[in-house]
Amino acid sequence: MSTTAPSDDIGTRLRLVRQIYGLTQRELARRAGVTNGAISLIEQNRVSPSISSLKKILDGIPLSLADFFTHNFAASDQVFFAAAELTEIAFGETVSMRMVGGNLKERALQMLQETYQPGADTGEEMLRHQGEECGIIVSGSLTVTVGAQEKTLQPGDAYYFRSDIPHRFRNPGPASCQLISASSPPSF
Amino acid sequence: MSTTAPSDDIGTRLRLVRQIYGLTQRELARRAGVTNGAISLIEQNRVSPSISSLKKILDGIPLSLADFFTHNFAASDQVFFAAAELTEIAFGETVSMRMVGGNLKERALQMLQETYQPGADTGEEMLRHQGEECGIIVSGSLTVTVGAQEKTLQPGDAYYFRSDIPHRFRNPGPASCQLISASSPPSF
DNA sequence: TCCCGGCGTTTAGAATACTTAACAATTTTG
DNA sequence: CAAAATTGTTAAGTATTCTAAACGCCGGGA
Repeated sequence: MSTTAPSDDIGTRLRLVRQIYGLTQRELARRAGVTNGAISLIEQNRVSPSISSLKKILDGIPLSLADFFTHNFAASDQVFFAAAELTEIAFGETVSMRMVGGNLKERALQMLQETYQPGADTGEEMLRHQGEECGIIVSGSLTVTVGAQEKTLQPGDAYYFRSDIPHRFRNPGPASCQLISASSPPSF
Repeated sequence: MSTTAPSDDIGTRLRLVRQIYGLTQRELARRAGVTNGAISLIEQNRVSPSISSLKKILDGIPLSLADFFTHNFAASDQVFFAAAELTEIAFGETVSMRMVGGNLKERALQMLQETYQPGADTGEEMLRHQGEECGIIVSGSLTVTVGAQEKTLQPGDAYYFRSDIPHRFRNPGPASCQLISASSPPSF
């Protein structure tokens, strides 16, 4: 019953959200049906808006009151990640991953660039966890086992399954295999 | 980025929360440092409170703005569950569970009364999932394996582990085993 | 350079929220 | 049962928010 409380500095919060969405005070005011002056005063914390006003304004973005108070907008400002910025994760000698946005908080999604060396295998005791996952082979080939099904995927091929179905990845070929995967929620 | 938006009927919402917490308008007003009249007007939707007022009022409960807008208070009104109301879940012939609050939405916690018949076994391919779990043996005995550790628990004994550590439950004895377990988040 | 358009800010007045103090209805208590 | 305390609601006045219209600032184009 206890969500981490965001700062009650509504003004800064609103200004941040507005700028993230690339709106000017006047443009947002027009969409929301309020005056630009009101938004200015609120953003300076010179007034404490009524719920009805705040709701009108957020509707112009659009964003729900719940999302406005729940999410930590300050923490999620990085949008683009250079290849060198991806977080490296290694599993033994044969499997390595590069994660997008490893520094972000409260992610709902995880995207990885994975590399399987020849012979790499996640092991016979199948992987199982909550959520769903999906991937596309970029180069090389990969044998994917999901429940009773098994297939060797070539570049361009893809998979999608509920992660609670036992699954396993192996690289049978002589070349290393690269793929891009996404899963939700993140498992690390 | 999109949470399910609660009704924007702030008045009804506030009245519901206040009553759930067993407070009168005057008592809440006293704690919050506002007048009972203000709370009355807000609850009737005759005014749309300012954020500052609403925050003061919620502080008197106490409840954060984020929680106020996020949670679905109307849905979580059942507090007591008769034995007959527990939801039955069966796994094969040897394991059965009875869940508390199976009808509730947005649970953060799952509590089960589990029964393992003699010889019951969750299997060699160990269980793994997100969260944490905990249990206490009520009757009979149960062999619990968690990672490299294994122990046969007697009535009164308990366990607690991160659910991502592979685990397994078996009933080695001649009698059936009952236990009470809790896990978070719920896995079904 | 000057003008134009857009930006956020400010001010005076209209609209709304909040307080104070009373009221009626119900429950508690002696 | 009657007195007293407690509950939610309401009316009038005060405090606050919001609107309308102006201000000063900055950058781009004749």
